[in-house]
Amino acid sequence: MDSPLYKYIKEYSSTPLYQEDFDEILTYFIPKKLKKRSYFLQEGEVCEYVGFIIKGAMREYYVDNKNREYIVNLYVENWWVRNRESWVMSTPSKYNIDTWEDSELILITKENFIKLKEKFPSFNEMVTTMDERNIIATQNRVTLSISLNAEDQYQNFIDKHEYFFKRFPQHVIASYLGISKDTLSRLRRRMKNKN
Amino acid sequence: MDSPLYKYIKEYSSTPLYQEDFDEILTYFIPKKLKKRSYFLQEGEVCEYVGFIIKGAMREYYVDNKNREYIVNLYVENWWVRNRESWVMSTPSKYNIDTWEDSELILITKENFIKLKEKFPSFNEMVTTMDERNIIATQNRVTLSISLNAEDQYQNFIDKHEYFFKRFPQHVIASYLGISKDTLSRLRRRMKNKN
DNA sequence: CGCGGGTTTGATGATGCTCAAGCCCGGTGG
DNA sequence: CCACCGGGCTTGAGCATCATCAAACCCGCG
Repeated sequence: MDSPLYKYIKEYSSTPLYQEDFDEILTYFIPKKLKKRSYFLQEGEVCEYVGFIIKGAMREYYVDNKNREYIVNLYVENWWVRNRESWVMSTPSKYNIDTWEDSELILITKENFIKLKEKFPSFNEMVTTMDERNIIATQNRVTLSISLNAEDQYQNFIDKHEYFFKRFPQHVIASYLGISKDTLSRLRRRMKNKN
Repeated sequence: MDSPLYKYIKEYSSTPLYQEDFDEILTYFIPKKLKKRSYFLQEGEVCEYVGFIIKGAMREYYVDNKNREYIVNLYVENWWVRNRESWVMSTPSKYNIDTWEDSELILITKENFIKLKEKFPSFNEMVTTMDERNIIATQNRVTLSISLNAEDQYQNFIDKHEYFFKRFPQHVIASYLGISKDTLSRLRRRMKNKN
C-alpha cells in the first residue's frame, strides 16, 4: 500500500493495521485540491475539517488590528492541518489558513475523525502520537522564543526545519520566527560573513 | 465524592464514571508531598511520573549555557505536571520542575497512565480533552509572543491567568513572559500612570 | 520591456536588556 | 525591641537589538 496516509499511520502507531481496515478508513476522507493562494480556512469560519496533506505547502496566520500578518504555523506533505481551537471548540477561527503552493489534501469531519479513533486502535494511537509530538514541538517553540535572540532562532530553524526552509521564502520564515524581514536579511549577511 | 481528581475527570469528560471505577483508578496513584523549593524533576533525569496537583504551586524552567533561568510553565492545583518530551520519549529532561510552595501531588507512572486510558473511557476522554487544551493554550502563547509587545503580553497575562498572578512573584512572571524583571517593573509603573 | 514578488540596504528611533545601587518589608536572632 | 538579613521590587545610565519606512535592486516571466 503506498498511500501517504497508510505510511503515516504505520509510522506513528505500533498497532497493526489491516488492508481492509485502511480501505474503510479511507472512505471517510474527501479528496480536495486547492490552487495556490486559496483558503483552507478563513478567519470567522468554524473549522469543520482536518486535512491530511498529500502534496503542497500551507501557512496559518493571524491578522492583528493593525492589519499585520503573523504566521503561526507552516505545513507541508504528511502533516495534518486545521486550526485546533476552532476545530475543538466549534468557535469562529481567529486564524486564516491558505495554500502557498498548489495542494492536494484529504479531508475528514470531526465526527468521522472521532469515529475512526474509536473504531481503529491504530488510528487512535497515531492521533495520540501526533498530538504528543505537537505538544512537544510547540512547547519547544515557546522555550526557544523566550531564550534565544533572532540570530540563534533562525539558526535553530535552519537546523531543525530544512523541509520548511526549502519551501517558503525568507519573509514568511521571518514572520514565523516573529522577526521582521529586514532584520532577517541583515542577520543572514552577518552569519555569512562569519563563515 | 470530593476528590479533586474525581471532579477533574467529571469536568473534562462526558462519559459517566462509577464510584467503584474511580476507586480503582485511585489505587494506581502514589501520594507525594514536596516541601517548598524541592525538585519534582531535575535536568538530566527521565520523567517517569505524571503528577496531579492537589495543593501547591510549581514552576518548570530551562537553564541555558550562560546559567540564565527561563520559566517555561507554571502549575497550580488541579493541573497535571510533567515534562512532556522526557515523559513521552523517555529521554533525559532538558528542564527542571520544582515547587514554589509546599505541595501535595498524586503520581502515576507512564505505564499505569496508559493502562487507565485503555481501561476507563472517561479517563481516556479526560486525557484527550486535557491534551487538546494544552495544544490550544500553548499555540496561543506562541501567537501572543510573536504578535504582542511586553506591555500587552503582561496585560493579557493578568486578564487570562489571575490564578497564576496571585501565586507567583513578579520576577517569575517576567521570566515566564520572556522579559526581564526590570522591564516588567517599569511597564507596571507606566500602566499605573495611565489609569 | 515592464511588472511583481522577493530581498537588500540605510537612516532613524523604539523597545527592552544589563548592571549596579538602593529601597522596602517581613522574619529572625541577639 | 532593635539590628540585620534576604528576597523581592524599583530606578537610573548606558547600550544592544530589533522595528520601521522608504528606496533601490534583483530576477523570472509574460
